[in-house]
Amino acid sequence: MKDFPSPPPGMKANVLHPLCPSRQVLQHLTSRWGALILVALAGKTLRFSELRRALGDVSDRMLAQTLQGLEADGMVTRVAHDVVPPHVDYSLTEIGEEAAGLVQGLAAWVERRLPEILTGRVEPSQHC
Amino acid sequence: MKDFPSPPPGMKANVLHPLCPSRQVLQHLTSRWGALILVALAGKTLRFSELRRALGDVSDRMLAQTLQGLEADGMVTRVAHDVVPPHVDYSLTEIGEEAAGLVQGLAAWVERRLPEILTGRVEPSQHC
DNA sequence: GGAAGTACCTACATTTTGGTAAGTATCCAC
DNA sequence: GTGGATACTTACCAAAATGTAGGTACTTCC
Repeated sequence: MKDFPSPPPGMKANVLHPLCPSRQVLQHLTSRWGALILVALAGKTLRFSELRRALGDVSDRMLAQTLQGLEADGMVTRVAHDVVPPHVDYSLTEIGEEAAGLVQGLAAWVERRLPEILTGRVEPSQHC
Repeated sequence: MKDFPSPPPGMKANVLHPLCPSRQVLQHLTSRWGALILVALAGKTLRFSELRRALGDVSDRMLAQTLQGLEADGMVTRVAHDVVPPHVDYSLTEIGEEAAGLVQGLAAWVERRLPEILTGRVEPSQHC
């Protein structure tokens, strides 16, 4: 889950191939909560519970898990202040901010095109 | 699977929220085979079996299913020539080509940053 | 006649992903 | 001393995504 299985040696470097490490990073960035966390954290620092409130309906489990994944990918920085009650700050790294921008860009494009997509279906599966 | 559950009325239009239709489109575009199909089809027309060979290890089932999803989203056009043996051509629509470009862009960015991401982990979960 | 190619579909099994509920340790307010 | 807040973890489950194996209907090639 956190280690990247190296692709078979003979394989051509196809970024999108399921076995390619970059593919897994992509999955993390576009996963259900990964994307949300990225944009929630863009330009800000939030602590665990703030993030949970910002996202609305995440479970503790998924929030922690997704944050760990993004941290392992070098997208978020975790800083734990050793006090009680615990206080942990999450923020984006430089590449995390970049990733957030890209994900947000893709999402914005989808949103813009949504009318066409939903009504879309210009040619519904025709015979010649 | 093919219909978009409308988000609850009071919900703020968060593009990335799991319940938002745009989110589902995003999922289709970044799904395991969806992304691969988009780039394989970029600028080309391929038939079912050509696509399968191009992707290498897709199952018939997933290929057919993913293609149908993308067709429903207005990303790919399916043209069946009514001959025997069957011959079906798949190609991208205009927004399909756009989507392919964006997905490819994101993938390329991940690939460029991969060295940093993999070795990355600049600050591994520190205490203050 | 038998095998292979075409573009699928269906039922079933497995894998992955996500959710729920509970527990942990410590402190503060009541 | 009970309850809440904090940031998690673990065990267990449900749902979704994906894979496997087989079938279909028709043709051409050997």
